[in-house]
Amino acid sequence: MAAAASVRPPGRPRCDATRRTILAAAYELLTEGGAKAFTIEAVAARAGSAKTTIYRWWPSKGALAVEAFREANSSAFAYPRTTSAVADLRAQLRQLTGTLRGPAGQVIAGLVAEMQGDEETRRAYLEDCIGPRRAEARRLLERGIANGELRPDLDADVALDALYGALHWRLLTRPEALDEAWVDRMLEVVLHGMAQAPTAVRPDAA
Amino acid sequence: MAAAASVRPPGRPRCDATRRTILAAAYELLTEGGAKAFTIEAVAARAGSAKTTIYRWWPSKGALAVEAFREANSSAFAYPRTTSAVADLRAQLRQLTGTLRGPAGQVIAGLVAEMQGDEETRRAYLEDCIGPRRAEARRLLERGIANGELRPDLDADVALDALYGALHWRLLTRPEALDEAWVDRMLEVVLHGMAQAPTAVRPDAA
Amino acid sequence: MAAAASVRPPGRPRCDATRRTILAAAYELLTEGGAKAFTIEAVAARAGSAKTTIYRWWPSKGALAVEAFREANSSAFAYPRTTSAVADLRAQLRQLTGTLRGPAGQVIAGLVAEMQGDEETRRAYLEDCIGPRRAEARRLLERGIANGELRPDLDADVALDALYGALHWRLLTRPEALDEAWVDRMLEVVLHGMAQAPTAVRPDAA
Amino acid sequence: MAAAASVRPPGRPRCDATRRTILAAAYELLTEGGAKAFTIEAVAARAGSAKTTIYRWWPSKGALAVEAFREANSSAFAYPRTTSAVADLRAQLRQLTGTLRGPAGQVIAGLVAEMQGDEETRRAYLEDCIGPRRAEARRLLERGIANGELRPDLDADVALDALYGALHWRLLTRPEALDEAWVDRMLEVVLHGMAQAPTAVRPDAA
DNA sequence: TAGTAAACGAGACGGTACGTCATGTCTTTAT
DNA sequence: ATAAAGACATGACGTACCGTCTCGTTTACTA
Repeated sequence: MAAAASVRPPGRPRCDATRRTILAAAYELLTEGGAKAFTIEAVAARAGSAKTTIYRWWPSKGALAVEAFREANSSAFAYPRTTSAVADLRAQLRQLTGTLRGPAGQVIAGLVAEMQGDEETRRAYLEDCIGPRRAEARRLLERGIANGELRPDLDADVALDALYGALHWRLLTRPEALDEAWVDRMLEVVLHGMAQAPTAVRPDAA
Repeated sequence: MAAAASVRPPGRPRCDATRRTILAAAYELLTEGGAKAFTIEAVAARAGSAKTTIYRWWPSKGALAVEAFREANSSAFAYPRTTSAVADLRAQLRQLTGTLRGPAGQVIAGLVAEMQGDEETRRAYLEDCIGPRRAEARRLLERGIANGELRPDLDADVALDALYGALHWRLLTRPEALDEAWVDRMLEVVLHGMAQAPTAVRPDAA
Repeated sequence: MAAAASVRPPGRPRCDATRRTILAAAYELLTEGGAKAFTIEAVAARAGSAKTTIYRWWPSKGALAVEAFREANSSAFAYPRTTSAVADLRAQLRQLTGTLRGPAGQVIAGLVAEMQGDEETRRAYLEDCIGPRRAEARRLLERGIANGELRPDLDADVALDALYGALHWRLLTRPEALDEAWVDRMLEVVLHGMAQAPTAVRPDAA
Repeated sequence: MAAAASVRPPGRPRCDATRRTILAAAYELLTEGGAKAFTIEAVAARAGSAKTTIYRWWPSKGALAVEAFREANSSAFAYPRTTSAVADLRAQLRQLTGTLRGPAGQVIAGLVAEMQGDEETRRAYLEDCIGPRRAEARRLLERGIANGELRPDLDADVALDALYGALHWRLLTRPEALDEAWVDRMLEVVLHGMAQAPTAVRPDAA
């Protein structure tokens, strides 16, 4: 029964310290110099490891970057949970904005750049970084629909594109103009819509 | 009187045919092989020109890419104009989606990637490609506000981020899932909002 | 005990086959096309190696040329040795003349040209090519002084400049006029001098 | 009769000031930075002229260098003339040595380098710079033969190679070791020979 | 005194080679 | 088997000059 777990391949086992050293070096380079400085050679040099070791464990530069990012930010995405889905959503967007304004923002921008033209990286980033958080946000929206805060016919997929797309697009094009006030305004528009409300109704809204 | 126009710098004038040949070669490579194939060497080889000629006129790879993109797509952005701002907006978004699904979409994704980490390219792309179209779209929104189709207190800047951000984010993350049906749904959400409408009112909407 | 010899630097050892291939390619180009054709790019292409490999091991074009020359001519300079220093000197000069008339002559001319303005090459050529042979020739002269064939007060350094300078100068300025007859005449002048012999002695000479 | 001289081609005549400016710039670069800095581009830039102007009048880099050298040193080679050919020869060699130790020495070394592999330069340098002075020196030797200072059977050509070859070879290989003391010793050897003086010995020699 | 032909500056252009950098694969020794 | 060290082929980078070209302007001399 415990057999499967105890089956160990022969030979020297993978050195986990090396793995972590490499990921740390990678993340440092990513935050310090952006995509420009993020080089396999530089990572190997800083980690004091051999290039071969990196190539053995990560299929591409992007995959390494993604894992380094995940490793460094694994604890950064615990979102609050209250009874109001809209309040939770606002809190989550504000927190994410804070993250994006810091060094992680640069890294994410670099990652998105890297994944254009490297399918491996795209897959890794979407599945491992975006995916889980998008799923969580989707559950949040569904909660809002269930408790009547959001429209029952809301297309959650599309709504997520609007919210997170706006955020990331701003990160990619004008990262300096990314602050909480903007997030609040953005959320307000996406929540209540651009269109003029049907007559005699809107006055109480806002 | 016409003196200012006739002032010509000394020396052999720039050969415009060469300029166009280079831009065309650049755009071909961009659409054919993506960012991977877009190399100064490759552009020079295909254009039958010298690398120096390219470096003489374009400060960076990105700047060349941006200008090549503009040159190739200069005529592609004439939007329809009716009496309805919302209808015009929908038409414009649909048309843009069509463009993004084609080869130009790949190019734009590559451009956005390139501009992360190359300030020159960022400036060129934002000012020369995004800027004008964003300004035009903003005028469209203002028209909608003026004629009562859109909320009088609409924050146009934020709304544009939501609409174009959603579109581009989808392009960058799941380009295959970019179609007109999606655009329509997205526009519907951003127009009317995610939130549940105030009671006794919404039933007739949607 | 044998530790010193067994100390091997870590990493993959230098590939000697590559080294020899590069030197051979370099020497071929040197003899075929002269200094004009001797290009790092061409050497790399012909050797089927990478430019970086060349730059890793040779500090300059000239250094590569010098080593290629040495490698190719290492066995060509075994001079005869009889009891007569003068006879040996004549033999040596004749043999050298023969070498200079062949492809090696072109190479040497190119080397001398290259070392003007490249200190590295100068050092390499003088120390590694000229030096040893000059030392050998100097010993020959000293033998001649010792056995009474040459003047006891002869300044060997100066004499070597006269003999080898004449030879090389002719190579550099009129390589086509470099033959054994000329060498014999030259040696005759330097051996017996230009000046009219002191009276009462010379009449019977010549 | 004067017709041939007065036949002037149509068009603007060659500007002599430009010619001299270019030659001066060329010589400056030659002395300042050696062959390395001697670039058509640099000459044009320093002279404030166009590259085309240079290419119009000089067939090659070497030809320009030779003419620049000649122009700058035209007045430097007036040799003294006494009744003693040997004394004149010594004076001439000493003066030449002084010249070679200065900036002109560098230039000559560069010229000799350049002429290897550029036939045009070789011809220009040999004919225009070396030739006349060699002819003059030959006349000097013939004077010495005529007045009994030098051996009647002296091969002047060979003697000149020995004297000037030694001088230039030293310039090319160890320019720092080029001084008047060395010249005197060298002349002594070539004048009186390396071989043991006759006394009852010469008969069997040769 | 206008026309014309070449000189001259400026600088664009297609090239070649440079020396450097990063990639990804490989060979070797040590653990 | 894993890891460090580093050699190696590849290919793009951005730069320096090359030699040729096309301009507009200048400077004589002819007609």
